[in-house]
Amino acid sequence: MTTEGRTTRGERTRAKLLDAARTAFAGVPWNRARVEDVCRAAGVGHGTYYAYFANKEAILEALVRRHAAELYGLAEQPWTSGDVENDVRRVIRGFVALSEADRDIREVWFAAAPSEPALHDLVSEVRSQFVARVRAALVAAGEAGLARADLDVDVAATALAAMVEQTVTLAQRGEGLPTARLVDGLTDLWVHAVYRA
Amino acid sequence: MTTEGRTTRGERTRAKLLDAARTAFAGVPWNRARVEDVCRAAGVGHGTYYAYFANKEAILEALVRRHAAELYGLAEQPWTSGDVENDVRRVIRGFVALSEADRDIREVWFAAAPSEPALHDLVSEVRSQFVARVRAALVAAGEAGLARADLDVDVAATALAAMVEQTVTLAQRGEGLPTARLVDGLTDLWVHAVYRA
Amino acid sequence: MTTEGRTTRGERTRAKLLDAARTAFAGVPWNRARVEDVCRAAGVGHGTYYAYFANKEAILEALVRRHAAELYGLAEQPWTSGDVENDVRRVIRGFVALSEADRDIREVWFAAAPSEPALHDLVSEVRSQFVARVRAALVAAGEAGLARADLDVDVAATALAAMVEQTVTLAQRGEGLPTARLVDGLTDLWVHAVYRA
Amino acid sequence: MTTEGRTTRGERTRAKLLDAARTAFAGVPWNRARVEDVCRAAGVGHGTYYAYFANKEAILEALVRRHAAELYGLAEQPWTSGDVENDVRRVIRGFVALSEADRDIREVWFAAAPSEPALHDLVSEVRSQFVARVRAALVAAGEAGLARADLDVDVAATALAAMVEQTVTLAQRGEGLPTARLVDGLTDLWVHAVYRA
DNA sequence: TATGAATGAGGGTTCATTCAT
DNA sequence: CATGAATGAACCCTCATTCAT
Repeated sequence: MTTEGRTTRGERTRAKLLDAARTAFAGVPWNRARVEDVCRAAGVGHGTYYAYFANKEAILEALVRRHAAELYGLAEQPWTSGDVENDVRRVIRGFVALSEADRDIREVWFAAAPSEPALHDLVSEVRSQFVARVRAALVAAGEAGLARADLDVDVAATALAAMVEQTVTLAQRGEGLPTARLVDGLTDLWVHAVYRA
Repeated sequence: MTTEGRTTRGERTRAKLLDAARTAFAGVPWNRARVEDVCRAAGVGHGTYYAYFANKEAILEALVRRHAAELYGLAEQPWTSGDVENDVRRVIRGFVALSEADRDIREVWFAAAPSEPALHDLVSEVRSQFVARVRAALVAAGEAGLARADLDVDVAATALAAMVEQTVTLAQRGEGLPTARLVDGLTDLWVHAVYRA
Repeated sequence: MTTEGRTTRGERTRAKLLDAARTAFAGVPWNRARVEDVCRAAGVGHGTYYAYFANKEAILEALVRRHAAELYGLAEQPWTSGDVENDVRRVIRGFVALSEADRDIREVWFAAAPSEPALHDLVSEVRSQFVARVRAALVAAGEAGLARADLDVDVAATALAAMVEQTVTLAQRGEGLPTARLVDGLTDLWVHAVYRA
Repeated sequence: MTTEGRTTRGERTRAKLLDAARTAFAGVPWNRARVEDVCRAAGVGHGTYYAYFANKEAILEALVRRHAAELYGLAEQPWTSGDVENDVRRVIRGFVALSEADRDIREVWFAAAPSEPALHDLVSEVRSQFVARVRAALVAAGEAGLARADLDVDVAATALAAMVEQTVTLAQRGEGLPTARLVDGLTDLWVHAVYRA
């Protein structure tokens, strides 16, 4: 008959596991990530894990779904305020922020995707969503006379999304430029690449 | 006891293994690729493999090094002919062609990189090389008054290389646009992104 | 805080568990039968089980003991009324009826017996009891001049009991003839096998 | 370039494993039988097992198939020589001998059957085969005027086969009479049960 | 009395690598 | 050079049982 906060015991354990997984998986190639490490990090018995997650990949999927939901949220914001440069900057900044916050999860996500269909599909879905939104914005800009008339919107949407994703991914892996410098630079390239002078 | 041909028996076995690895690894997540499958595909005993390659990743590394050497070759071509658009298009087209030819190898390469330091380093080296060459070209173009004066060449080099790499990678994985349409579109974006109107 | 009925709350919970076990175990190989399933079927918490039964096999043992008691009851009835054929038929019919009523329990009983000494011993005891009673009846019949003089009563008692048990067991498993046809046929064989023409 | 007997190295290892399994499984409830024990008994590494058998039950299935083949052989012998008693005795004696030789295997076979469909099916097949042969013999005897006219051949075939199987099984488990005494006794019961006086 | 969260021993299976032939 | 049999470390997962509430 305890009142112990708002969450039940089970919910707290689940949360502990999710937190532990985040750190236990960080920087570790997916095939070397051990369920046991997650449990040790969570201070939880080995079997407890399987009361909450069906298998090794389930916990990663849970983490990834959270992050993917945030990316969806970002993609679904209104993209066009009239000031195209600011629109682009806002989305890129948002993407950098979300990626930064979950950089460790993103890394494992991509590493595990080739062998885990569920994770692979999530990658595709999120990418498609972004590409679709970029494309829509470009079409709208074209109709408003803001984009270059000769633009191939399909290629442009795909390529710009790819540019931002890959640049940010490498940056957060420490293999590119620090993310701080990226937002303005990427915005600048994006704007000049597609909008009228 | 024939000596015919220019290649020794060992050289031919090694070649058979390399060929077999290429197909045996294709489309298979790195952790599920099995040395035995390579040997079976090569029509060679399981133990024979270790007479030619020290371990599982060595054969992939050998395949990757070939491909990386070609990428190096592409990066080291002269980039500036005066006609910037054609220069850019030529490099992009070259990159698409090389990637297409070794698409199966590239896929495993990236999949294995997180867990195999040697492969990871190769990725970094090739990327750095490309970024450096792009950056040099942008600096030259800037000095020649062809590039936008306000350009952040570091970000631009990183981002444009990332754009091309990621777009082509996704295309060859069947998750983006067909590569045929990419060369012109990417060139167009690149040129407008960095060069004066 | 109702006290209605003659049974205490604990007694009712115990009964619920026994009922649930019967159905939860039915048709499931003993090593795949799970305590949790019994509890779920009983609508009772997982931990509650161990307030009533010491371990997984205890509940099966309880079910089996009930059934075994009925079998004992059957064995202990008077076997000899003078009309040997009717005596035999009555016992076989009784055995078929008891087996039919608890067919699911019998199945698990035999499946679990090899790994659970308590259950194994119960099987032996019941079998011995039947064999002993059959033997006694044969001896009596012999003394009355009803049985064949050259009969090996030990083998006969063992074998006839085995015949009935195995035939009925297979029938109820759906792997033999339907039980309906068995009583008369088994009686006929039994009678001709041991009694004078 | 060794000549080492007639069997290859692999065949010998496989044989060692089969032998080891026979003893390692003997008297052990199926769910407690360990692959590792088999390997230790065979003096073979843990992984070697899986080069020869796909999983734990495969090796038992192999042992059982051998035994089942012998039982088939017995069932398929000619059953009718004219001297019915001798025919019956010969088959029962054969069955006792085969069962005796593989008593350990039979025990595990039956114990594992409920949870291993392949083994279960084998049990059914062998039983059906025997029942069918017995039935055919009874029909033939009926036509020759040797069997009782009022016999229910379906029940008789099922029940006599069951009688022999179960009596022998219990005997070899040490829970009945020694097998030595059984052959004559069972033959006697069988003959009187179905044949004319 | 009832609960369900937590436990952890235990076992089957895979596959890169070695080595005797 | 070539072979393929042998190895064993490593890891995921199940489930009977305990215990704090």
